[in-house]
Amino acid sequence: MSMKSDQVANALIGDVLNGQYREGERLPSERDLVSRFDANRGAVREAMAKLVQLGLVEVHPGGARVRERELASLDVIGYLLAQPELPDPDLVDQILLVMNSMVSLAAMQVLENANDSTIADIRALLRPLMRLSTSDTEHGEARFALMKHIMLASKNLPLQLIARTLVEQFAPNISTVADYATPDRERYAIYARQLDMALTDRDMPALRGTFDAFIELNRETMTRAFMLAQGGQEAIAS
Amino acid sequence: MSMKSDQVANALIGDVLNGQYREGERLPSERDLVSRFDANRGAVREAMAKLVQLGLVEVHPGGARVRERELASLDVIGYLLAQPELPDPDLVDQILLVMNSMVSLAAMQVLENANDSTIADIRALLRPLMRLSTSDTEHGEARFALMKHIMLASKNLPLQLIARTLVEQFAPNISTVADYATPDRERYAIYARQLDMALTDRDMPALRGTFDAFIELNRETMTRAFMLAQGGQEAIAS
DNA sequence: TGACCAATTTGATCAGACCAAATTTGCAAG
DNA sequence: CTTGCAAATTTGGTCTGATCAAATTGGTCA
Repeated sequence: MSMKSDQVANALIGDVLNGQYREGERLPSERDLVSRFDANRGAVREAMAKLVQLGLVEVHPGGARVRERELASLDVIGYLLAQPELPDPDLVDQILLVMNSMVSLAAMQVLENANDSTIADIRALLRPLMRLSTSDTEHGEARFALMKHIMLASKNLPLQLIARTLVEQFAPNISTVADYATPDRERYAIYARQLDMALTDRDMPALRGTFDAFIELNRETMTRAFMLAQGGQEAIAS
Repeated sequence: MSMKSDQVANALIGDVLNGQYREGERLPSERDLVSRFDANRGAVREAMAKLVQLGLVEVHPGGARVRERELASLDVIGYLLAQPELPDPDLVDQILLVMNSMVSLAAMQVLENANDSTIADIRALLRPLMRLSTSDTEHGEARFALMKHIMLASKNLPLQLIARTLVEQFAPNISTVADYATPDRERYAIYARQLDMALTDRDMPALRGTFDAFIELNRETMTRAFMLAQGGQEAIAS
């Protein structure tokens, strides 16, 4: 059971994100919200403070108004994903693109000043992806572990914060999707081997090209899984 | 004059970020903070709620503890930048790298499905950068306008949120730095012309390569300005 | 109609209280 | 002296009710 202020906050966030209160429109007064949610004023104020921190509303003496969505914090992505039954496919694709971009940058930062043990670690993580016999879930975990390792090794704090935020807000919604992931093991194995060779040779251009192809394949896998999940969802609904 | 809860929050954020309270350590109780800051408990609670939302601390009945920095929200970057006299150069470079990565992605998304008017808009924004006679500030504004336009045109919400967060949190600290920016007009002009040609020809590979070179030049300009600003700062201090 | 002033609404802050969960303390048993 | 456990204390979560300054609203008067 979550805190009362969180319940109020989540309800208000949902209302704002669903367009119950349009941009520039005034929200009900704190005292009105008290009666609506049957909470005390402190809880309502803490909830409003959360909305403010998320950049969804601005509040000054006289009233609170809805801000334009583009001025929000990255953290609202999670609430946007959580809103409908299944997330907006466009938003999912946008997130996947951004995440790929982040991983690619992280990889370049890691590999530019990598020592032997760093290379060895990454090669070890590539090994499961070279085999064709891994199960779907094992394959997914191996991909995830590789990405995560590269992110952490990048030592780039803003990048890590962005990636973690997106992944964390993606994860709850992705559990439904994960079951539908059908990785193209053949292509993964080819890329993994190419990456392995490029790593031993320290061939930066080849690494860059192959890695970008690799994460693009990741995106394809995720997009396909998402579409399948959506189809399955609709089939259940009907 | 900001709100009391914000004053308390900022003080606590500073303490946590400066390592006054180490990771995993307990913060003073709300009632202690009340006496320390001479504020009402409600204000202290709203401040703590803000720290929680920033991912800096976690709080449950019994006490509040400092979380590891990697679990924070992207929004803490602003506070990290604001902490010392001049921001940490490594952090600045990391941010510039991430922003370049975002802009590059945005550009590709814009150009992949661009119509004639989109192309024309971007070409118009390139024109000031082709001239060698613009002042430093005008040149800076032209670069900024181009980047901003590409970001907005990308229609990628997560990307926009990340970019705006970083830019906004960068801006206050960058005002000092901006005066030291000495753009290499010749190189900018060359790249601008190459981009202009690639745009008219719709030559995607050329666009990608030239644009990446362009934003890398941006990063160089900013990095140099930052180093100069730091030198100037130290000269003043001594 | 339009400008100005008073009444009302609203957010900001404050004081004090109660509850349940977590922590700390203290005592008793081994 | 250590160990376990229960009582006492601390702490966060919630609630009530009140005051103040700024903003909004509504009516009045020119």
